[in-house]
Amino acid sequence: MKKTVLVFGLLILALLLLFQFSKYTLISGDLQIEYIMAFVALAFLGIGLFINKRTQKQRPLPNREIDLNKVEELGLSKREYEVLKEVALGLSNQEIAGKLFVSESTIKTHVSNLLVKLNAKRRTQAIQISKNLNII
Amino acid sequence: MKKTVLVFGLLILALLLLFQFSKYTLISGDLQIEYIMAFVALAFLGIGLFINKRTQKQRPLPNREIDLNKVEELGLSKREYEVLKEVALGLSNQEIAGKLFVSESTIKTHVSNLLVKLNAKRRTQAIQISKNLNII
DNA sequence: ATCTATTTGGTACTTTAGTATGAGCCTTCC
DNA sequence: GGAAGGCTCATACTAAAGTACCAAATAGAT
Repeated sequence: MKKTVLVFGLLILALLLLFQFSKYTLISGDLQIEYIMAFVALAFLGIGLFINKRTQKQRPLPNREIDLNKVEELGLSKREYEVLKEVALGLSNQEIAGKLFVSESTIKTHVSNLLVKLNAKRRTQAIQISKNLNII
Repeated sequence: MKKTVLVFGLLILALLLLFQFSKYTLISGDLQIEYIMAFVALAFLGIGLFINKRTQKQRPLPNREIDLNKVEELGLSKREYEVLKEVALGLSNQEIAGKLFVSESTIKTHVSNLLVKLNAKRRTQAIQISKNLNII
């Protein structure tokens, strides 16, 4: 938003400067009108392309954003959510335990709890549900 | 590629026409140089933005299309692939068996085979791998 | 400071998942 | 008409996953 305003401000400024410049050069007759025209055309073509790239960079998010609000709504604790993400990566309880430096029993407890909160019967179903809710 | 050449060809043509136009108007003195300049600037700004949008439209393909070729490459049979999709939906072997009207033993065999072909240790990992390969 | 929710962990148990092996039945492809 | 691959199913087993119940330490909020 602020960037857009800034860019357009600079554009207007550039336009005004170009007008002044063209006047002076026309009066003094140093430059031919064709060159000035070509310069202006290329400059604004470049500006157009530049704005294009800017807006392109801001785009790559339209797909899916993780909805952390829904995580709270579900009552998932921080640790449970962490375990859920590992489950979704395809890790076993044992592997998750090793990764998070806790025992397998702990992971089992977490998984069991998050299954209830997600209303899932299996971890594979939990993955599917989580994807539909955009929380992973 | 061809479109790019076409666009630039048209650009050059437009430039030449503008030059001719500016010469005539200058000679005849009908229009002031500032207006012509402003017109050229806006026109090329628009062209720049237009090119931008064109290239943007060509981008939205990185979304995700199911790559059936990769399914063949992996050597997954029709039935195995079918089972894989059900697994990814979070169903148990028993549920899949009921859905496809075969015994649970059959599903176990299919799952076991597809795990080998996908180089996965668990069905959850198979899901993850399949998503990365864009086959589900 | 007290209370609540979280995190951790254990035991004991049931249920799924996954492996190994063998076998019968089809279809397709030389 | 074999050979090969795919689909089906079974048994027997091992390995995970999941449930139930309990309990202690911790952190955060009131």
